[in-house]
Amino acid sequence: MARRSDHSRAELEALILDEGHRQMAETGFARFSAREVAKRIGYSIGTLYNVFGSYDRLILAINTRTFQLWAAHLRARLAEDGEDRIKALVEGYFSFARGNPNLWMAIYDHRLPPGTPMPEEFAAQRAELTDIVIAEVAAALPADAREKAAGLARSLIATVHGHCLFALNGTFLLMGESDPFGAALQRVRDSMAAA
Amino acid sequence: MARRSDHSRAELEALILDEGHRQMAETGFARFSAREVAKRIGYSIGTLYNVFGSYDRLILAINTRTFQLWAAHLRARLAEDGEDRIKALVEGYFSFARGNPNLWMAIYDHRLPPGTPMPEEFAAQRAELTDIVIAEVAAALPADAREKAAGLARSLIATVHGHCLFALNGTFLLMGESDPFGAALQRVRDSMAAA
DNA sequence: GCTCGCAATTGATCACTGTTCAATAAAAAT
DNA sequence: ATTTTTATTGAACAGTGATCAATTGCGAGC
Repeated sequence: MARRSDHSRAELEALILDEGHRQMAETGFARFSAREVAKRIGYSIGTLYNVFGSYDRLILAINTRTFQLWAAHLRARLAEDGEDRIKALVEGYFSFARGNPNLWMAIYDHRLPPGTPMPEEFAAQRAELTDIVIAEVAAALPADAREKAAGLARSLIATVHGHCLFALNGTFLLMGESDPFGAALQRVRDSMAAA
Repeated sequence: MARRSDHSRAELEALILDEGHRQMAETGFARFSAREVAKRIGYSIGTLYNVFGSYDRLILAINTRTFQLWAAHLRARLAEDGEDRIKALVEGYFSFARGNPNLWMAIYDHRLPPGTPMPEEFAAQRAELTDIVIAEVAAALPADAREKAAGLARSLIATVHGHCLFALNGTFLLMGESDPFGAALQRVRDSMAAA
């Protein structure tokens, strides 16, 4: 199929990641197939396993890429709208998930085998996104409440996440909720005001 | 394997559901196997498909049972503690999920094929749980804010859900959050006070 | 009591999945 | 030109959900 010198190791890894990410975006986690990825880039399954070691590591790599795109999306939203930065964050959370539902859900659909710790690379990626929010929450809080920022930010992420998830998975539709974003933003405002 | 008269149709359905529910609790959605359920109750896969029609319908039936147990759990919590009913609700949400992580996550791990509407039976079950919360939120709100109860309740469910999910899937651990329940309850208090 | 028809039950079969690893092909080193 | 090292392969394995012709067993009618 593929010549040995067609791609270096790094190029091959990028090739698989590109196609895997594309396929995750198209089909979603439940229908994702490592075999199909291999087929589409013209390599065998064996090569894919040589490069990534296991299915879990491939998914982890794909989700890490999604996290990077998500963080960039949030930063772009923050940069383009200097006015209400908290609103920009909530809006960025929603718009990325809505624009990339399969990729976004794959982050939470995939779970490592029990006992397996999250590799450092991925953990760092998550921390980065959390830190963006912590910094903004701290800046928006009155000076005497700054020490609460980290804990509050984590809690607000969970709050927005719950709304975003219900918006994408159909729960809010079933409940008759028509403005998930508005509701999430209002909850965030409630708690920022209380702090 | 199994004699025809061993079980009536209704008994057989209950038998499959019992074993399926048990297995979902033990192994979780990702490792759940319809074949294994059939094997354990001494029937063939074919029979299981004759009774439930498809994998999706079996999972739906299992998840519906989980929803019933969950609603009962919430009602029990409300009944045993008359003091702070909102806290009892949040506590009931968390303790059911923590006590039955695989069953609880299966509700959200399973997604119907795109375009397939949720069968009425399951939709009604969800609505029941939502209605419990709406009633309690309405009762805890000042009389002049009652009309906001339904929308606020939906939003608070999403809020608590986000915290509960992050507690179970390890996100909060990664973030360094040690008291997800306390954080969820605080967010609910913030928004109840603001309403 | 026997037979026959109908409905419940079966499990081989299909097309797929992730995973492994001896065999092979190709490049590098000698 | 030959050997060594390395990348690549794909058949094989154990599993999955799904299907459906063939079988089995029950009960009604004779």
